[in-house]
Amino acid sequence: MPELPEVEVAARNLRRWAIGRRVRTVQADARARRILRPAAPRALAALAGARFEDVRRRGKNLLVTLTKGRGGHIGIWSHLGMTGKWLRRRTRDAPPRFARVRIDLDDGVTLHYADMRLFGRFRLVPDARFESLADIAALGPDPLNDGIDVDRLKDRLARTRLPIKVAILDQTLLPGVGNIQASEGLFRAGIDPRRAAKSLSRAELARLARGLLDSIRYTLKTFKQSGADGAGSDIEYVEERRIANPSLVYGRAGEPCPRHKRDTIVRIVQAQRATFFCRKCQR
DNA sequence: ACCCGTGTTCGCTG
DNA sequence: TCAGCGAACACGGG
Repeated sequence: MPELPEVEVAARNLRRWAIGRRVRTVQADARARRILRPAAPRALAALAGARFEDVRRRGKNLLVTLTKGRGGHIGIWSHLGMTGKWLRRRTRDAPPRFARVRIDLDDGVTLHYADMRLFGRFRLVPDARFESLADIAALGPDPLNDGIDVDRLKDRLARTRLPIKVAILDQTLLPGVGNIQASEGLFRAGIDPRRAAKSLSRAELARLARGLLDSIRYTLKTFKQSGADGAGSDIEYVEERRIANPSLVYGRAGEPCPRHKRDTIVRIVQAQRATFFCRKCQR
């Protein structure tokens, strides 16, 4: 379930599990070829012997730096796509379902990158020079790490006729905001998702920035309290634990609006994606 | 059997 | 020239 909060959890997990550890071996299954770059699974051997030094998150991207040899570095650019997960298992245990890449560490732990639909990415980055990647360089400031600059938002949206819900999914504008957080942020801000992006006032955009950040932080807090961040379990990343839906409106078509309960949440489709909102309190 | 899906990219169009 | 649109990717889950 990867938007900014889920990827942030993955980053924290990887730090706790791997920083300081050395890579023994790396393996990928045949279908992983689709998400790998270089595409040949054996190219992953370049990671053998490297030591995890740093894990950063920019939007939905995980940027992992490992040290190798004397002063050398190698990077992993990981994107979870729709169904990607980083999981931890004992090396001797069976791999999880849909495991695509496994990294055996020097402490008996194996990190598995699992991805059912293979929309994710797993790319080796020579010298860990992530800034040299066009897609990474193009990302805007990260909302959680850097905050949201309302004036920049206003400038960037000044000529955009797209509906605001569609516009804020642009990762060069608000990296990490996805389909869930977009609906949630607009609900918290009381803004109709169908409005043209350019029609929003500065005050409305300030409310939207606040709504998005509140929703992101609330979602993170919910993961933590439910144990879905894996912090409470020693080995198993909590995969199957049922956690309460932390969304106010996403996936809640037909349910009463959580604000006034006198109208129901509706589902519409914008740019081929579901949007949830309340007609009464979002203008 | 049918519809839906938390993401991104690509080719086409006006 | 480029913003915007729709298909495509792959594989379940309900």
